[in-house]
Amino acid sequence: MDELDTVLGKALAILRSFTPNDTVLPLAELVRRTGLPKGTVHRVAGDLVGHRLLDKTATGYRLSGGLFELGLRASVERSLLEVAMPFLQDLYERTHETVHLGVRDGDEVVYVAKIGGHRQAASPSRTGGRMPLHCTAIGKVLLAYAGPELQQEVLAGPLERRTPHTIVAPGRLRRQLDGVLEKGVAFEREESTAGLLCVAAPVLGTDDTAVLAAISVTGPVGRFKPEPHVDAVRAAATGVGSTLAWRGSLIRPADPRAASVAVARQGLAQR
Amino acid sequence: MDELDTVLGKALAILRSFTPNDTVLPLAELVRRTGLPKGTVHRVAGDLVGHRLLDKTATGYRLSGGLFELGLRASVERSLLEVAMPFLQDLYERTHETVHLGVRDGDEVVYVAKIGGHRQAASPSRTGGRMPLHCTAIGKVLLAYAGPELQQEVLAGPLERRTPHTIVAPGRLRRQLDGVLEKGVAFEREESTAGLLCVAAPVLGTDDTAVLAAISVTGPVGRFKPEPHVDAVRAAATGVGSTLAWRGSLIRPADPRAASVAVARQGLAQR
DNA sequence: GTCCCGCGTTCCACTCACCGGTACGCTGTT
DNA sequence: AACAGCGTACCGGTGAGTGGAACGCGGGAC
Repeated sequence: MDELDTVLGKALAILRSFTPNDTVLPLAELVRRTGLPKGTVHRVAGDLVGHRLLDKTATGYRLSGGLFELGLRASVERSLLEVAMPFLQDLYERTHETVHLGVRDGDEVVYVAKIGGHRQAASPSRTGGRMPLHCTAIGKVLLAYAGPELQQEVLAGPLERRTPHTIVAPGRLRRQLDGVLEKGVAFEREESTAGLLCVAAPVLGTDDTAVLAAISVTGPVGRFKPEPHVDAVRAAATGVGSTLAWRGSLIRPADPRAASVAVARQGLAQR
Repeated sequence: MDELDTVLGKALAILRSFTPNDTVLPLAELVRRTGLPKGTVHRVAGDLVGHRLLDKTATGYRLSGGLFELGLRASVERSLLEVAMPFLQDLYERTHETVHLGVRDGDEVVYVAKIGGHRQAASPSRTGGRMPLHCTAIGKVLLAYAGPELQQEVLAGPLERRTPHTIVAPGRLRRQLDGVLEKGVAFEREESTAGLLCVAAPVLGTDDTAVLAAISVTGPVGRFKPEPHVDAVRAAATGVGSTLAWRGSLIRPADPRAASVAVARQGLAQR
């Protein structure tokens, strides 16, 4: 649980009450989710409206455009996004299937971008949304390259079954991860969502072996075969990686535990 | 200035110290920009790190991925983005020039999406960034459809000169705005940035005449002519508009008392 | 019609979270 | 060596923030 005995903690508890599926939440619902007293929520939410983080509608509160704007200033995902966009674009144009860009946060994938046309397969992923590592192509790439300690943690923890095809046997997952490192791509066959196939490749930094992100192409069973797109996905991913390196902007994904270290040299470059 | 005598105000002052161009800001810089005492900034920034809104690096603080994620939950721009993306995609594929999606906030444009390939013209716009209304194609569309009272406000206020071609004469701008309403498109010829041309069309709600957003195509003088793309831009914009309307009326509540969905649409209109 | 429940709002006296001046240690520069 | 600017740590006073209680309202049950 978060610290609810500080103003900031309460404010964030309220903001984080909104899941990606919520649009408008009434005051009472916020009270329920946060566990805070009614009066408090009323006041703090009012303050948040004043600060342009919430909008007040006839039926409740919703996260406002001010928050959207602020979020897009986050330097890491922003620069990643800006550099990657042309490559994602190319990839989409070559495949005409849904293209994802994702980074790792803890033991989940966070989707930084999702682009697709009118015919895109119905996938549960959303920009800014999350998925487990073990059952998505992007997740498996990020996990494979993340290093052994995280792998062990994930392999040890229970592997949630999402579909009949989800890999829940640690041994089998481990073998797949080895294969991913070897080939530089990961596949997913209806492991997170029935009817969806996926290929993903890692965006690697040059100086170290850390994965910065991963790129994938997703399509529906039937018309879509992952294998033919391996080269395209890999090309896009390495393209992003080398462009990032070339720009000199060293990106370090936010990691709750091992945060804060590596970014040292970048500071002066921007100025 | 914001209210700096409340915790929340201070926290937001710190977060908003980051402009779209900043990546990492040292503590001292935050102190300078916010005008808050050093000790206070240190403490509040520390709290923000604890709440995953800031990352602490070797050289200072930066906005974290948690904030990015939170911002993408903002319902209005999120649903706009999701609905619009396929249309923007089409538009890009037809033109192979930079495509923008923008909404109005006060007297400025906020860019919700920007997609482009490797050849994109160097434009100052960024996703989540802002621009004045009077000197961009998107801005002129939004202003033209925004209603007379806002127009007067903008026409009265000083029209900042950005380039030699910026329209700073209120009369001339007003005439252009009338033309925009008449034709349903706006042009920009090096008015915000030297060397850039632009066409934009409005995304209109069906039930009322409110503008929800605007879409544009941008290219460099020389290879790019705005006129041939008028139809494509207009088609994309109306496509987004009617999809929004259609979705708004068709989405049915998943749970019994979810009146919230009905309001999502109204919410969009409100902006 | 009446009752009643749940919602959003307002009020107010207590108190603890927040405040910010002060001081310290460090690192480069003059 | 003296200095200037930075990040960090401490700590007593106090007012911003607290949350329980009470109110008005609308709508569903009966």
